Amino acid sequence: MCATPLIHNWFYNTKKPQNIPRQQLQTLNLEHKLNPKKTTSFCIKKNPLKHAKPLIDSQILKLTRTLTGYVVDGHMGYARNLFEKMNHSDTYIWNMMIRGFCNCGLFEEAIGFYHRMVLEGIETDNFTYPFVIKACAGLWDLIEGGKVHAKLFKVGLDFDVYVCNFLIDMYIRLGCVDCAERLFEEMPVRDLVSWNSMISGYHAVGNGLSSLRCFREMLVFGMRHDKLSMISALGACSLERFPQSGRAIHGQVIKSGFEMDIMVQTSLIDMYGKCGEVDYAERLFNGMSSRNVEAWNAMIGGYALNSCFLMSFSCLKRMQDIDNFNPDNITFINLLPACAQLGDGLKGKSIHDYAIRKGFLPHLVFETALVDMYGECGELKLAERVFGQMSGKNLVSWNAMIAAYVQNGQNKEALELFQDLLSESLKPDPVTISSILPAFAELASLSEGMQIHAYITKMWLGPNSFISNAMVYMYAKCGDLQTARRLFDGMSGKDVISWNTIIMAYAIHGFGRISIQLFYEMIKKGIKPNESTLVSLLSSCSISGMVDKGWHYFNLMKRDYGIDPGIEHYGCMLDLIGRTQNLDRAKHFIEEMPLVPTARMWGSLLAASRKYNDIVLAEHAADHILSLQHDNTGCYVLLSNMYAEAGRWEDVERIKRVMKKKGLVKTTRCSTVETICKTHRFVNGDKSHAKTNIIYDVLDIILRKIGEDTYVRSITKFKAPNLVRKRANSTEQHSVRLAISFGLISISIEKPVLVRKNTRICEDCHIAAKRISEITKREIIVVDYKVCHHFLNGQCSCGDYW
DNA sequence: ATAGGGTTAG
Repeated sequence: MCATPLIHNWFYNTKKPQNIPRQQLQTLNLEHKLNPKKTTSFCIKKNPLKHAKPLIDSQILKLTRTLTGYVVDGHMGYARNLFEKMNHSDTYIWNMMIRGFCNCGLFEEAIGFYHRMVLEGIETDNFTYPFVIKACAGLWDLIEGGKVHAKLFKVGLDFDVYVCNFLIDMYIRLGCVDCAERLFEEMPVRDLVSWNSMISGYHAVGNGLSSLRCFREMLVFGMRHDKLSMISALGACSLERFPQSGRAIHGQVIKSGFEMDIMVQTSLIDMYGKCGEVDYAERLFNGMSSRNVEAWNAMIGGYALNSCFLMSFSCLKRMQDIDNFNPDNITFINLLPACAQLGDGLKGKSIHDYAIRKGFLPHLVFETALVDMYGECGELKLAERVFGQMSGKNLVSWNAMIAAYVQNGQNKEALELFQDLLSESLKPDPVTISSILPAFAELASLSEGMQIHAYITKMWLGPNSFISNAMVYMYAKCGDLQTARRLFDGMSGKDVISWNTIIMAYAIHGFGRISIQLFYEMIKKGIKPNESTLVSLLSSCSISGMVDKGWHYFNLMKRDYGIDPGIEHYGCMLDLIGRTQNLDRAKHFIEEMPLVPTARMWGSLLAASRKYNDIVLAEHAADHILSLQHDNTGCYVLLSNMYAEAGRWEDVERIKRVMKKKGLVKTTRCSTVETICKTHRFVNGDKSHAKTNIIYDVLDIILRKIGEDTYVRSITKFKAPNLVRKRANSTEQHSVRLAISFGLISISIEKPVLVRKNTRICEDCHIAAKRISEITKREIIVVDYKVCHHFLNGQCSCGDYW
């Protein structure tokens, strides 16, 4: 009599009778777990307690019923009062209390009651642990959860199917998928819920492949799919973008008669939407006899994801008009990316305002989506504000803010935020890394780049093409083309972006021929060039001064590669025309091109005007830039320098006033140089370095050797005589020269002197650097923010145009 | 008299 109920708990405790053949347990090698000895010992220990209980009289029964009522209604205050008045020896009322606390989210109380229960020697049973485990999951307390799990072995509930299913749920919620997996595999008996928990668990942690494997495997174990298995598996198909598997499950849905189930229909719409088959999703959606908010949300999300942004908004309107449904936070979370893609910050802002009015905020996912949207719409201040006000942030929120900074060119802020992230308890993931690497590429010194590389290697992320590509670019931008190439050559899965990156890497270093070579190599490997490939290629032609080749590829890109020239390609061509000194042609090109020129293109014209000292054209270009970007500091500075060189001091003062009024601050020019494990930073005229005296001595010797005076006269022919002296003085102590001087005496002779500059190198310093490379027989690499100058034997790889 | 599995963000 005693053994039966225990074995029932231990082994057969499921809703439906189990029909797992013993043979299958053997194949799982779990035979030993069914050792009957254990059952007996458990019986003997537990049985006397059962008989020791006092009889339940009608009084107690009534109170217990009242207590249950309180718990069900969530009145835990009343329940607790009543509980304290009652006799506490009954497991049932303890279970009731723990359940009640759990359901109200009072997990600490639930755990507290469990501890008290154990302390008072009350017997725990198979109903106690599910709630306790749920409370551990709710508290994110893996340590307590582990203790409870260990306790289960002691009380002989370690194979209880219900309890185990709760454990699986807990381990997955706490991110310990391995524990869930191990537990699942060691369960002698699994029911439908066990399988479904694993399928949905894998889905929840983003492992669609394992989810689908589990979905297939359960059939092998004689377990049939129910609608929840199918819903989770459809989610896995969405995750992995597997339309074929999704369609197969759709067929199964129809065969098993679930196609009218609204939850299944919603999952199908979601799956087709995510797999890029929005037409299927739409057809299913239109065929639904009734729809709930989730279904509308899935459809809205499907439209947004498939670039049908306007459809997603009209779907929102239909949802309100036809079904009279109010959008919920998920509706808007789905719509925000549509605003972002449309670049419609106003629409995004109105959603934000509405969410505040309706009390949707604070909401972690919503706020993260807002940060993302504002970032993509160029509303960086608003993104910052939302992020700053978020009370709880997760890694995704941090990633969104970092990406927002990087997308809007605020690399310094991105790097600072990344540092903050590292000092929090959060660990960066592949998304963080691929977002932050471009900021390293723009700002980091090579040794800093190497540090982040080492850090990423230590993270053991496995092969990730996003990260590898970003790393190749980073090395190239930090001046180390060899390492960039080595990483590229070592990549196993080179995609089109990898090729674009390496072509661009050689482009910015001025090795146009190699870029073109790589372009043909890529085509030979069967990789189809895209828009960005042509941008890399045309940039390379422009930077290396291969004018004819540039026109050749520009004219043939449509015919040979099926790519329409976009704004970026026109930009490359404008650069290319600019360097031929034909400013009229450049002006005509920008005026006659079929696309609306961007501020960057006018910037390219401005740079050309500066190079060839055409102040009228420069003013024309600057007008256009400032009408598009009224806060473009670089534009003001460049114009002001041109006025200064022409001796137009009133105009210089005028610009200074405008900049002050707008609160624009000129970037402090600085150069950094790498020694073995240190980055040395210099500003113009810097005297703060520990070796300042030696640096200036070296600089003196070098300048005397290269005959500085000769060329200063040659390039300052338009200037007033008193200015010649002033300017000559100031360029002599430009940060680049200080960095080069220090590099020459601190870097071993066989290595190049690698200098990174945060602005473009000036004409004087460029000439000086060429001469220095000649007289010292050293290779000097100066990376400015656009190209890398390789100075060797008196020549520069940029061909003197930058 | 007490228990579990679905849709949302990069």
